[in-house]
Amino acid sequence: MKETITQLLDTAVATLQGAGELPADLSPAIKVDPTRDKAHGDYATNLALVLAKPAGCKPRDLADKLIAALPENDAIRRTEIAGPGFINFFAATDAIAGIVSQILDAGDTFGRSLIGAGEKVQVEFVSANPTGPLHVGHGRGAAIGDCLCRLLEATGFDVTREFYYNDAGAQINNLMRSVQARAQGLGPDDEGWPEDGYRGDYIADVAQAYLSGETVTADDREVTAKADPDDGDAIRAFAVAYLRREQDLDLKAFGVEFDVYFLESSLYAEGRVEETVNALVAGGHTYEADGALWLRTTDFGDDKDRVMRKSDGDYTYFVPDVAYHYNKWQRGFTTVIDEQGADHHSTVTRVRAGLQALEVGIPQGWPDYVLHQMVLVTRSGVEVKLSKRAGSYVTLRDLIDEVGRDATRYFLAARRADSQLTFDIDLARSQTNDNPVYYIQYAHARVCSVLRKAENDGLAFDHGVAMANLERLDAPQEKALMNRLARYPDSVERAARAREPHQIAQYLTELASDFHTCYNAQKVMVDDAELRNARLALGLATRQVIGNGLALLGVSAPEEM
RNA sequence: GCGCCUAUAGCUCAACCGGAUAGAGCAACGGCCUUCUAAGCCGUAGGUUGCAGGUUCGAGUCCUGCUGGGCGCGCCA
Repeated sequence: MKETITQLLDTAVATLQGAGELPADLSPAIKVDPTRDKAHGDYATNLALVLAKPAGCKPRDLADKLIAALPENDAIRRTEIAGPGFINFFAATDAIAGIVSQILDAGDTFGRSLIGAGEKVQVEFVSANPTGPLHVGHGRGAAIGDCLCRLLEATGFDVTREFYYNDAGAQINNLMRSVQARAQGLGPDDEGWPEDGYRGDYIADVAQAYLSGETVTADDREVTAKADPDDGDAIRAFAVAYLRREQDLDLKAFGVEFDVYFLESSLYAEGRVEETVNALVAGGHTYEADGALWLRTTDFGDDKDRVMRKSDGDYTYFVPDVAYHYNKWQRGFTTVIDEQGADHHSTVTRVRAGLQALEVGIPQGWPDYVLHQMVLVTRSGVEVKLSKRAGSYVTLRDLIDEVGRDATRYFLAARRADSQLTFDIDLARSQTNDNPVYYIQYAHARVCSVLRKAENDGLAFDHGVAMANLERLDAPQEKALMNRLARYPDSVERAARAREPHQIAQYLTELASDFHTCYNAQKVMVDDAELRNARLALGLATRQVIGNGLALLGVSAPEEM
């Protein structure tokens, strides 16, 4: 429908150009939008407003000429000029209803597109170090990152989900010492407890499992405990595997799985850190000062230069970061998206600067970032601190157990990443029935219920009858619903381009609202078989689109509630 | 002090590359179940889109300044 109108306008512009009414060298991007207000018809364009200046005439006069030049088309019932010069299009009912058969034909593929053209895209998200259970912030990253991946897959990209973590640095040594202390029977407040040790109870669980010789299997590794409390290397390997397994279980329970687990240690083992340092030095962007090696990141927009190699000889985290991203580039990912908490936003400039300093042809502004703002967790009106070291933070597991997977995912993915999020646990638990996700799921379950009833009444859906009578769907609520359904592919594309999964949640809420309105206004199971089948078709189409959309969010579409 | 993000209804949030009368949910008020699931619908009320300028046919959206909030500013990650 939208394409039809765009085409008609395109023809009209060409006609006016031929007649000398419009400059011939003009090739305007014709924008046709669904209207927000039914009084404005089904679609509208601002074309006359945009072209008024180059055409040298008043917008409304130009709109007149454009309409006069529009080719005849059965899909358009009538047009009108409104406001400053908008052209409103009122579509014929059967033209609107055509979307129903399109959806039923396309099924699960409705809304999918090929704009990604198979391009390799990597999305790195969560990337929590294996020093403790995942917290709510990781949950938000997991929800946004995974939904983003689903969106990119739906728009034709070849997506790799990647999880990067440090399995060998100072933090891991701290983890090892903490587990060792627990294995020796020490508590966080006892003498001999390591400074800045991880105080959480889970450390005791790790120690216990280690001492009992347990074997743990994470997605990317399997380790059997040596049970020797003096073997630091064995403890370290076991603790990492144990916590990785715990994170994997939480992520699975959240509906998130990764294709690649990338270890920071591998960058050292494979000489990639050395290689990166050498390349940076060779590039001439480094210098030595105060016994350290610096990178002149200020050449690339950073506000101060950064130390690469400390005076003690160790590299700062920033070097493996650059090496890692260089490796992503070498693996052929033309588009890389890093989803991470905004508290790490300073790495953005730094990593990009490091990549530019390599001078290996990586574009400026590569990679892309999606940064989510902090999640504030409250319980009983009191903020719960997110510090791992304090050991008292709300885990993703807590939320899944208390709130449920669907609601947690929806809650964390339904808002713009840019906005801060207060996750009130009491509210999330007590308001379970008020959560918008149930509003959407309920619409899905309601359609299913009607279809079941049709089946039970021996009045099963007849596709042929339905398709022959789609023009019977002419109630205003039905038209609104169909127009909404028609917008779904655009919504998916727009959300994918903007990297904003929350737009899908928004769309689904509006779609569910249109459906509920329709459901209350028009009874489906009427005696008139032609009308009934047409309405059943509309129900099927609605169910399909809600299901497709919820799948993008990783939220289930229940058949009954 | 500098950098990034942010400010929209009482609360939580939307608003499609700048479009027409800024929309939902919760909370409030009034209606709707002998009819397909009332986890729903319909209606009422609720706004100087933080403030002040600017850009233009048109600004919540873009630009500048200011104010409030979050995050970051280490030879930590």
